Amino acid sequence: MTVPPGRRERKKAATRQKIAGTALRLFLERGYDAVGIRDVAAEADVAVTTVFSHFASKEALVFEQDAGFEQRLTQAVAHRGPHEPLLPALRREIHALVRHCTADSAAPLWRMIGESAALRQYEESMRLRHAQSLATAIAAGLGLAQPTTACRTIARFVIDAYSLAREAADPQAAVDEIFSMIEAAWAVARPCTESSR
Amino acid sequence: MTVPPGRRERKKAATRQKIAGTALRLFLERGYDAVGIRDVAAEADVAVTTVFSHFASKEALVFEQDAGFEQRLTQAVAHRGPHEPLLPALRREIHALVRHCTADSAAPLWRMIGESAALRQYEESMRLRHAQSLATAIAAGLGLAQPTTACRTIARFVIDAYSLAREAADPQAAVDEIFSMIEAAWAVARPCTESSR
DNA sequence: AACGTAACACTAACGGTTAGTGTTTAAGAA
DNA sequence: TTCTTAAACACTAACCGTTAGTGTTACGTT
Repeated sequence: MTVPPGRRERKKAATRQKIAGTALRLFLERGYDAVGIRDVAAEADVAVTTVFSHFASKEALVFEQDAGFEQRLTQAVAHRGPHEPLLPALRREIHALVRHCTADSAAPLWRMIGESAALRQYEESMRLRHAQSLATAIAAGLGLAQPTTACRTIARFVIDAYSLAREAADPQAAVDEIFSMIEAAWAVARPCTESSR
Repeated sequence: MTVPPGRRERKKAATRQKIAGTALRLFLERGYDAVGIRDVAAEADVAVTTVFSHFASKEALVFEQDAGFEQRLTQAVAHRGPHEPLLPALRREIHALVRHCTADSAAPLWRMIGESAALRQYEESMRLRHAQSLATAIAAGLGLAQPTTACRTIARFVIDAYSLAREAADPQAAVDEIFSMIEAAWAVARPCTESSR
């Protein structure tokens, strides 16, 4: 990522990029369901098996960059200021993520995702994985080895905020509204004392 | 459902029941992924296309009876006492549902579901649909034609409670813990006045 | 220069799902 | 009763995502 380490890895990254780019272009041109894996492979001039050696599934071609989503959330928890409370940090991050995917430039992509049942379902289970990672990160921030039910619950609620805000009329306002609810829930849940430990 | 209306519909229901029963038995015997639709069809002595005319997908064979889940939740909201508050009614229903599916007799089924990625993913998106129905029911109970963001949020949280409690060490206690968090969130969300309108 | 390995290609298949095309059977009209 | 119609069911054949098996190149390393 920082320095090109070798021709081999550069070629691999180039192939991956070519496949993802071709796929996204075809999907947006003709519709996700109307484009087959064999079409993508032919257009990118690779074999079908090569597509699946770079991407675990057809849906993964669309959510290629969303590996960063999980990282941004867990790092928002782990790398926050030493005395900054948990939820404002998460609220800021969710705000940014919602703004990012409700931007005009992202509109065609998200319209396509909303129109395909397979893509919606894939995104949902992606979010669940994110919620689990976030729960672990929250627990770690509280000095816990295993996430408690309260940690898991708050993590789910935060991920819900992202999903719900995106489909609201005013996404930014919705983030604030939902987070005020999460704040109240969190205040009830935690014992309020052992936040350092 | 109340009275058998005709031979034709009885036969149809019998075929459906035979397919679902056969499928569930084979799945539990040999494992979900090890049993193909063609196996189910052969064992139930019907054609493959007949299976798909009764069930939308292979996964739907497993969640056959969970059409009642959605109904139980929305009716818990709609048919509650005239002055009974919303969340205690939902809490009671979630308690019952969690108890139902953590019973010993249901253990093999839910172990199978947990072991198959396809089934877990299917259940997740089923729950999302339930959350949408619940949001509509909650809004209707408040005299709203369209669910607000707060309604949708509470509905999601309630569904989350069901999912999270099931995987907790003490499911019944987890329901209570999560619902105390939801109560706090709901208290913040609603304007507190126009509950009749 | 030779070797080991990772990326890639090709074929063939598997399993879920659907389209197309009948065939039976029961419900309701004549 | 008989006729009509529509629904349930069967069968074939295919489509599509995905994977296993088996090479073949081309890079990094020694």
